[in-house]
Amino acid sequence: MSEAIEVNSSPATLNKKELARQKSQAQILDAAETLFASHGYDGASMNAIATEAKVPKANVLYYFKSKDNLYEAVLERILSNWNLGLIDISVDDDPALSLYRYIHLKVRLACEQPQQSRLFATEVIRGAPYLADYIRQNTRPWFRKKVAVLQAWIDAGKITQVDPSHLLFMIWSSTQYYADYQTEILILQNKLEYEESDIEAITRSTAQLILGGLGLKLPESI
Amino acid sequence: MSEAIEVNSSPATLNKKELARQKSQAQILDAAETLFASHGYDGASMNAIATEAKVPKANVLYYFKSKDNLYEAVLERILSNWNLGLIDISVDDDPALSLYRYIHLKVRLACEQPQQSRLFATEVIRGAPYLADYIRQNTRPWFRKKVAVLQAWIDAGKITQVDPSHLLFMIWSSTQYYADYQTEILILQNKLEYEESDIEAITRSTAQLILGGLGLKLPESI
DNA sequence: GTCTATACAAGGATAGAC
DNA sequence: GTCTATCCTTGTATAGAC
Repeated sequence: MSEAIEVNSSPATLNKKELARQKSQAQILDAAETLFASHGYDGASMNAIATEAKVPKANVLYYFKSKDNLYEAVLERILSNWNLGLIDISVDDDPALSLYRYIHLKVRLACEQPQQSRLFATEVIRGAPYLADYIRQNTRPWFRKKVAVLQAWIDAGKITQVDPSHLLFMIWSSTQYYADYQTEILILQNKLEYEESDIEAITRSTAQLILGGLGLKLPESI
Repeated sequence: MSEAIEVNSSPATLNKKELARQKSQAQILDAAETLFASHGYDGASMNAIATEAKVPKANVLYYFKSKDNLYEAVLERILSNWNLGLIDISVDDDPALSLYRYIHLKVRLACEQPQQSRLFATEVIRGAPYLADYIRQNTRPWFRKKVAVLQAWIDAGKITQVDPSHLLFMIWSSTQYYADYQTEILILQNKLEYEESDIEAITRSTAQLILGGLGLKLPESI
């Protein structure tokens, strides 16, 4: 119980320490996310993470027992963030509007939090040593529910007949691509970074192609 | 000059040695490609590469002067292979057929040589330290030519009005996804590996959505 | 609870024997 | 030209001072 600790220090002091602790941990997690994403698990040294987080090297291992542990903590934080962005569609929803919103959300995530997508990508490319179980137990049931909804839309004649799995893969791929391959895209377009207007343009083009392929039109209310 | 060497050994002996040398080099390149793709640049040790290639550790550094050098050699081999698969479209071609063929080719590459796509992905995710120049000098001019062709198709009313850059990005993303995220896709579909029939199914679904989005139909001649 | 100093292993690279 | 043995650096992790 945390009350037991308060005996030896004033609530104010505890608060300060507690705040400092949380701040340090957040800084470490941020730094780790950045470096794991850009240099991979082995390429990101605990030393570099500590420097980036502006904390002494040993503190990183004090807060997170090992490098493995830190890596898992970073992944968990990303997943909890991503779960907020899971599409929530049901049979009665309007396909065009639902899919447009989902694509918009995914594009925004990819452009604004590219690191998270990249870290997820490197983990999966490695064979998902840490995430395979999670995908099996959490993502797969969710995936199957959404496939069922898409199939119901097809059966009801709301969208063109197409493999629902591949439709979902296409939405994921075409949005995450802007995070994972950002470097290449920016070079090809001779740009330094994405702008707010890019997010809209990407969403529009992507949605136009996918919705068009499903026999739908872009929602006018956007 | 290589003739100078032949003086001290019979042509047959030289041939044997030359063959052994080339075989060793190829084995090392294969092993390096596999390990760089699955473990990243830092995660793949020269030791592991040597073991995988079944040659003594020091030989790897004898043939390729350094780890950097080996990594570059692997990248170059991949690029020369990929350049064979660059889309070759021109204004007079039939959009539906040309794009279908290109999608088919990219899906086949992704499913049959996933390692190459994954290694390319990790390189770009890292910020393309080795490939940035190549992309700027080779891929960008090629990219611009193809964008011009797509724009000409739009101007001629052959395909729906859509941003040509994003169209190309969507083709790349939706096909390479099956290589880069193979682990996740197989788990979600509860499969062990891709089959020949998957390549056809993926091509069909992907082409159907993209061509549909462009106001085209799947070519019947396929 | 925080940080310095250090142990111990692994990796890249090289020198020199064969 | 090929391989063994070794050097040096870097990385993770821990022990112990403050």
